[in-house]
Amino acid sequence: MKIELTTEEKIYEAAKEIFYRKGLDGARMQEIADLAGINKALLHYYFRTKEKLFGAIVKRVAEVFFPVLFSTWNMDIPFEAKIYTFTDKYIDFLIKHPFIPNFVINLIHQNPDKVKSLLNFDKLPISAQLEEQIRVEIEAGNIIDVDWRQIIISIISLSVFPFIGSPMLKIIFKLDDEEFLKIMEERKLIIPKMVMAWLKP
Amino acid sequence: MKIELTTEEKIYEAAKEIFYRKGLDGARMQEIADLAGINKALLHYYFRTKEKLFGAIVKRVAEVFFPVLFSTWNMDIPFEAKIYTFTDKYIDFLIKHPFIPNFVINLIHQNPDKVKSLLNFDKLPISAQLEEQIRVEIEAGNIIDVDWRQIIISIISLSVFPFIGSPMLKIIFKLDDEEFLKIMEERKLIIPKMVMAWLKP
DNA sequence: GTCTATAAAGGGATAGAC
DNA sequence: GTCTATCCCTTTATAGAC
Repeated sequence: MKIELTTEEKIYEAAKEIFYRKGLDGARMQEIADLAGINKALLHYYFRTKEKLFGAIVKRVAEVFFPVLFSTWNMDIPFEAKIYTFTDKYIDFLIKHPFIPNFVINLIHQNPDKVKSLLNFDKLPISAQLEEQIRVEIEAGNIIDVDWRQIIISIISLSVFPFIGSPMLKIIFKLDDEEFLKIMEERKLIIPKMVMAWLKP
Repeated sequence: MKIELTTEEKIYEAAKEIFYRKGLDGARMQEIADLAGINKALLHYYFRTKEKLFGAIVKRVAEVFFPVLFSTWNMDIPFEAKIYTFTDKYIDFLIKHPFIPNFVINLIHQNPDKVKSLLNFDKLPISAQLEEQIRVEIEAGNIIDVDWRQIIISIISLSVFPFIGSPMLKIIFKLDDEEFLKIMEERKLIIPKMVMAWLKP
């Protein structure tokens, strides 16, 4: 039983779908209208221009994607637990929204300055707590001496790349959707194990 | 001292530059013509349509990218040496061509079937030798028992994602180009160390 | 081969009826 | 709010001179 969406919600859903897959330039207003089950004129009635509609989708995506990406880093829990928590929560999110990473990456590639101001990184230090935590762990001799940024880069790479590169991985390994999902579920534990094995002295 | 390029080469260079950054839909023929120092009509004289020009660039990219990505996997050298060789060669390539991964990813996202037939994976098993090699290593007890695909996915993720996500990493860590490059150079050794630490029983 | 000028198509945006 | 019809700018593609 389907819940009847408002027209605005139908547009959001359709626009999200099309923009995720084709980007701003590749998307057609006609295509979005068709998918939403309305006509082009009504799209413009709700969102004036294509850019504004795109901007609305970007805003929505940013509001869910970046909190999930960064919220774990500054939590006040032990280092090892933090890595396990991150991969578990982040991969869960990516399984639900597999197209978002590629969308965000292209967004930043094509307009780094806009995204920079949108995120306001100067006001919100996203990893200050983690940087300090890693420093303490290194000094205590709990983990090897390595650039803290290499740790974060590695964890994010291991988690997010398989989703960005999923069409290629599916071709290379001849995977169907179910097999791919199973491999991603396994990574929730594989990734923290790998990272900790590396960091243990 | 610059070598004078033929018109066709000037078009290739210009089109590559624009298509890498903006994709098929975002690129403008006028823009490519300007960058090549010619006019639009001459573009069409050489390559009939925008799609054909794009296809020519794709062909060129595929011819360098996939060999670099896959050639190491089936080499007849020990497992550990293979990982070190791969990260070294692959990251060298990515430093020289940082825009290619994102270009290829988007290509496959938007047209998986075309890329599939282009690559002809059925004829060229890209990882059969490596799969067997990992099986032998596991049976000999040299590495832990883990899905061989997880190993390859992890190594590729660790190597290629930082380049795909470089604009975001530069924002998060406030990196300039030089610092970013230094971190990538360090990864040539960090990645194999991490993977081997994980796989050692 | 290379140019200028122009045709043709595509697609975002609006007018106006209901 | 929602539709049909249409405008008009942008961009691809071609014609034709040199």
